[in-house]
Amino acid sequence: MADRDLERRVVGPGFHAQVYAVVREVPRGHVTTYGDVATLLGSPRVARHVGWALAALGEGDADVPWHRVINSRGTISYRGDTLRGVQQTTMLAAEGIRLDERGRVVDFAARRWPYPSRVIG
DNA sequence: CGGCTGACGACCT
DNA sequence: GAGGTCGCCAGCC
Repeated sequence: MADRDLERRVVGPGFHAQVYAVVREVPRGHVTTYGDVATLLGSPRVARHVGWALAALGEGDADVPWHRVINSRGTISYRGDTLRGVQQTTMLAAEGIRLDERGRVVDFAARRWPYPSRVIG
């Protein structure tokens, strides 16, 4: 992380909003990880909360492309919710992102969003 | 106020 | 690669 601006600790008030703000910036056809979002928010260790924040998304947050957020292994985190996983796979496929037989994003490294510094602030 | 819960991740057998 | 452990910390009982 080159930009010190991005290292501000924002975990606390408005954590959800911060997560959504970052995820909204993920371009179509790209993916990012919970850990990357957490890192952008200045706290690399709060990856769990990123997923948790996304789980709290409602219909009013339809502009948040939550499906572009996957785990660090390049796979979808179902966490028991198979239905959600299938939906995510479908939405990613609509953007040209395919999964291999083991559920891993094809060409994950190239598809990974390089998160530009202008995301926050 | 205390305990529990995780769309995770890094690390260790 | 496949399992298991531990840390993390904002919400929700």
